[in-house]
Amino acid sequence: MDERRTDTREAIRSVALELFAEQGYDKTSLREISERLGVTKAAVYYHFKTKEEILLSLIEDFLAQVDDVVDWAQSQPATAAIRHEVLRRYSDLLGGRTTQLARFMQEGQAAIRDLAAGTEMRKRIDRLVGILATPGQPLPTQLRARVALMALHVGAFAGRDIDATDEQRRHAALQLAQEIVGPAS
Amino acid sequence: MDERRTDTREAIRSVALELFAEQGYDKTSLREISERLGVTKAAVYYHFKTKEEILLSLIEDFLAQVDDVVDWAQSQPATAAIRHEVLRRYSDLLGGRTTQLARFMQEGQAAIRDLAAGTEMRKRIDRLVGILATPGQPLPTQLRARVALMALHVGAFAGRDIDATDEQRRHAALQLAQEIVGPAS
Amino acid sequence: MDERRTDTREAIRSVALELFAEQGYDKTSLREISERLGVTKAAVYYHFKTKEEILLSLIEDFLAQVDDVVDWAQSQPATAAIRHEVLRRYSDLLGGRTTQLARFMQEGQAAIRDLAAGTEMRKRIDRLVGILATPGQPLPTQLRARVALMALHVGAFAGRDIDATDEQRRHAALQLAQEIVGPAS
Amino acid sequence: MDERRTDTREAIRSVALELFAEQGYDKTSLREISERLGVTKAAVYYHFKTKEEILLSLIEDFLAQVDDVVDWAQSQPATAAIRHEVLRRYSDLLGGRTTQLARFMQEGQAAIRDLAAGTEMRKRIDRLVGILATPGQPLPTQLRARVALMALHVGAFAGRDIDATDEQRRHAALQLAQEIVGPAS
DNA sequence: CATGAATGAGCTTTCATTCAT
DNA sequence: CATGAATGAAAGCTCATTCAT
Repeated sequence: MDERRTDTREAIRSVALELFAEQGYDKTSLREISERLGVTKAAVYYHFKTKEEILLSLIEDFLAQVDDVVDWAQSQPATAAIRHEVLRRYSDLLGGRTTQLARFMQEGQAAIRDLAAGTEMRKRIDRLVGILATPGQPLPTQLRARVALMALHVGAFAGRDIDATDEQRRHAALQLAQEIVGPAS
Repeated sequence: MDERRTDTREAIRSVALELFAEQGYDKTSLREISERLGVTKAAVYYHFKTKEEILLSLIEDFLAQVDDVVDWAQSQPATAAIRHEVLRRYSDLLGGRTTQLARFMQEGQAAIRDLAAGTEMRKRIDRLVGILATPGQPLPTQLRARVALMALHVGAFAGRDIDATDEQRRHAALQLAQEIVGPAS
Repeated sequence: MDERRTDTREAIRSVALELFAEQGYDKTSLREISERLGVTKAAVYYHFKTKEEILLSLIEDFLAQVDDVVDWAQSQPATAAIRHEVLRRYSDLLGGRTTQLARFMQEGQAAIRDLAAGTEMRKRIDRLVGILATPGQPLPTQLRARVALMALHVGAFAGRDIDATDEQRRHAALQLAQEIVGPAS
Repeated sequence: MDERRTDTREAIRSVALELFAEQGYDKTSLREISERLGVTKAAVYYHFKTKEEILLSLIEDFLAQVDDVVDWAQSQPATAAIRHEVLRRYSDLLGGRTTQLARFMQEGQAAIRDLAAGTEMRKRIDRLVGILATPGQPLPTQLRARVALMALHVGAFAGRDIDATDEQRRHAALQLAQEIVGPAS
């Protein structure tokens, strides 16, 4: 019943995610976060040592899920079917809880670039790319891996002007991404 | 003879582009721009009314070229071959003078979103998308249009970790983009 | 048997002294003190009402010892020999447990000036000076009293760059201080 | 007539010196400095890049004068008479424009220790000490050099409770300092 | 054309302190 | 005895922008 304990910390994360997604990391000030929460800035600093730590704490959730996908893939044979399944799982990720997060990571890369969070994110995406196309493979294959992921991103949050539900868009994007990395046969 | 007139203005644009591309629009201050130029901030303000105006002036170059591509396309029949040619022309654009600009527009979308420059940019990209897939067409086609453009972007500046020249990457990206929007036949 | 009572209080005093000596009173935060102790800030506040009270509690030790020296001196005739003995006793003080404390009082006078602790300290030093030179005596004598004390301070903690042991330095300083206040004869 | 040019910069230095001397470097905020000046904080930052730079700019004046004394001494034979003259010149310095500065450097050593300004200051004082006692000389001589300088400091600003004019105090302190380093003969 | 000087608003962060539990 | 949570005030600093000269 007494769930107050972690209430504020979670509330901060929640509000921060909302604002980061809305306006970007840079443009979101701690004043904004704390005001929308009805607490003081100092209260936020009680729960997180720095602004970046909020971001990190947010990102880690998503990154852990990406790691899961990659880890699973590495325990499987490197077949086309597995690659398709990787895309499907990553697509699911983008549609889940972390949608907003993923979006603002995509859109606000510049703002995050130098932060630890940015480095970490790039590392994980690289791992993911590495599953779809190992470093030794030819240029077109490399490119296809990256573009396939981009396709999923477009489906998840860059194509909202298209007249379709989120579901439909994500599904269509998955199809396309799978086609891009090559036939499953 | 008197080419002094635009000298400083051009220098500002040049330095600003460099810095915007390097660090993003937000993170580049007027102090930085003017210092790297050896001028005072006030001097910059003599040439541009606001910081955003510098960005706008930079973007307009690129946008005009995009408009040219779209205008040309609209004067042609809406065939697959034309769509391929549109992609080729846009790819050329990305490889030209405006590469840096295009990159930072891609990476720093969040920073620009609310600015007039951001609105303008989105409008033009929408026009371009409209050439590759008219609004009435089915979801997959819509998606393919957007992803094809993304592929070109990836080829131009997001795939620099791939072991290949810029030229090769852009060429491969064009091939892929054309494949994505559908066969030329 | 139950010595727990003062355990924490003593630990706080000990850590605080260490940090005050290292970084000065101002630059030492309660967070630092409590963290190095593995306790919460609130725990510190249970034992001391304010930060200054920690300082005061620390200083009182030293000040009491100074008082002892002065009290003893006042019960003796005002001879040169007594003055030399006073210097010897004060020198011993500086070499004892309270060295660190004395040092940071010397170096951080500005930080403490307005605090009650600062006032108190100045009062005691004034008493000490009063033993070495009564207010009525001529300027040079007054000065000698103050400089003699300074000499002891230099010997105790300001001359650590000299190649000698603490012992040797303090001994030499005592000799010099005694010479400064005048011959024992 | 138009002396406005450097007016503000000088005013900042002047007010800062006053406040630093009064309350110490740490306890003086930029808000205080700017408010007492009737300008905004940002105006101060226009003239000095950081708070420390104000301090540095203040200290350099004094340090340059100390250097002059040392440089002169090094061009002379290392006699007792020269050492006495060095003390006299340094005493004059302490009585001049820079009195306040010297005082707060003495009192606030802790606050400055880690700053570049602190390092610089210690370097110069060390040079001065080196004139009065070369590193190879025995412990008592080393000590006498340091204590002699301290005596001058006491005369300049730590003995204001003595009933005498600044002049008289400084003069008496010089006599004492010269006696401490040894006879001129 | 350009500068020197200044402003107002905002930022992230730290601190001593309080209090219910 | 001690903690977790929070606060109010302040700090140093940066930025886009303005304007008289």
